[in-house]
Amino acid sequence: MKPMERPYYVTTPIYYISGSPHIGHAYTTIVADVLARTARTFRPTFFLTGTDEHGQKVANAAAAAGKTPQEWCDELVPRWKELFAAYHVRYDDFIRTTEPRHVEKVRRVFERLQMSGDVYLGKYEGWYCVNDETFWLESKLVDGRCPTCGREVQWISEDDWFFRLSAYRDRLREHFLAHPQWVQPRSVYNEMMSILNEGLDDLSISRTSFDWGVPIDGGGVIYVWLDALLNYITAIGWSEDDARFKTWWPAQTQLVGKEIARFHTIIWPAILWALGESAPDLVFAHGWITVDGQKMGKSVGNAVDPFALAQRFGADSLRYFLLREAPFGSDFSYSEEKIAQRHNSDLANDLGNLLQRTLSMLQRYRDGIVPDPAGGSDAELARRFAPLPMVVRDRILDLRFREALEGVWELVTALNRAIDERKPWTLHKEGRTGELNAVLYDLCEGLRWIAILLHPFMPERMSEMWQQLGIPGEIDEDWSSSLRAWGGLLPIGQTALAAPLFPRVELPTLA
RNA sequence: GGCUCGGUAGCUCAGUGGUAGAGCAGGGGACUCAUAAGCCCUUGGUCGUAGGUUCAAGUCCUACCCGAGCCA
Repeated sequence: MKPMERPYYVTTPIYYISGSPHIGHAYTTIVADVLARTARTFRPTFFLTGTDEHGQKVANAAAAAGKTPQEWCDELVPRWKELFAAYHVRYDDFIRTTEPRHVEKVRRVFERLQMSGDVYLGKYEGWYCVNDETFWLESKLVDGRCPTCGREVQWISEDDWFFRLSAYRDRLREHFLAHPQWVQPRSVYNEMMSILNEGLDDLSISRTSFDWGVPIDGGGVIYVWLDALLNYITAIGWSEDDARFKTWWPAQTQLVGKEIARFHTIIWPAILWALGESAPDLVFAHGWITVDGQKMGKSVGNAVDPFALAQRFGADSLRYFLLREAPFGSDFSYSEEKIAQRHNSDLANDLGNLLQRTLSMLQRYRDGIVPDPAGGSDAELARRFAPLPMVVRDRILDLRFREALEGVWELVTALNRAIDERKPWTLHKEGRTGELNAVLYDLCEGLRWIAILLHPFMPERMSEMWQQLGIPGEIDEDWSSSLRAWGGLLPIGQTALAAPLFPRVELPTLA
């Protein structure tokens, strides 16, 4: 098992609310939720998400809708919270960059950077993409447009504050070399390293052409990216509650999409160092959900409504799909057909049907009561899966979700096989009560393990399974007690046949 | 233009120089507790292309092709 010396702090990027959320936004948050739920099984855990609400793009969107930026944000934030609720995400805090607790600390950061000499006043001239809130060199533009989103860029010429990013280049390089695992996956690490090798320029961190942002004394607002990055420390009491801050920082895991890796692995640690704080242990840049090879996004017009999707397949089914389909980190292509296939083969056929056939036999042969194995439990099963909880936990915290799930599925398969090999219907017919009880007990015990192990992935469905197994209370999330040994399930639980856990869905017809 | 990552069975992917793998899909079989699910068996790959190093290359080197991405 991983050392558990420190509490676990995991973050998602805060989401830029220029429009409604899509499934891509849910993805990162679900991943963080699985990490947090797993970490909570053995140590104090804090899971932060939130919304990034400043910047010209938000101001423009609000203006276009005839609202003030604050009104616009206040109306949209509930959509994000509804999204996360719909996908059973249990965060510990949701920070909004417009909240006073954030704004006041961002101002404090700026003051400290001024005092330390890490910022200076200079003139910024260059191209700026409002959509991406990013500065571009003319040489990078494509036909005079933003190379990332293809929109028009605007020429900016103003007196801005600059952060001495260039001064941190050597320290960044040393940090990267000393901690080759701190940025993952490897491909992103390499790219960031090559940026560092090319050299860094100072970063403009203020804007004067609009006022929707954290104000700077003397005029202007703070660049939205600096504002946004700081949420990770403002939410946990930086400069305000030192004990609390030190409990959680540095974060073990900061999840980001690969498009914002540079902000999180170059600018972010430099800012932290300028403030005298440590860089996070790990920044993991995950891949994108693609449709027909294109990144899913609102601007591309291929975004999928996450609420409709949860309705159709079930939120937990989607959670499972997102974490099982591709190795975490790489892009993966989305299609309803793939979701349906995963759902049917893994969840409905393998797992759901295993539960159903178990409960059915229990009902038929034992009036639904979990029998006492009376020492006849399968020792080989117990021996083989004893290490499973630690294996699953390690793989999850290593962000190898797919491998973690494959590990659990070995147990699912073993139980299905056990039914076919030990043939409870024959045992019943021949009156071999002891053997029958032992098999039925093992099945229930195995299912209990599965419910606990899969709970971080599918919290709602596994709670339902827990109830169907007739186990009182909520799922025991302390794995060290609940999964200490095979045989933890108390006999006499009253089970009941219920609706299938994962009803099969129709495959979309292929054109 | 420079750089990074990927190109392995129909699909999604594992594969640390030493006889090509898994899951799903497809085909066959025995069973019946079950969501016609599960279980057993099985078809299927000149490992992007061309060279090279090596006793031995999916694995190392070079070039190229295709895809995705990065370059304040």
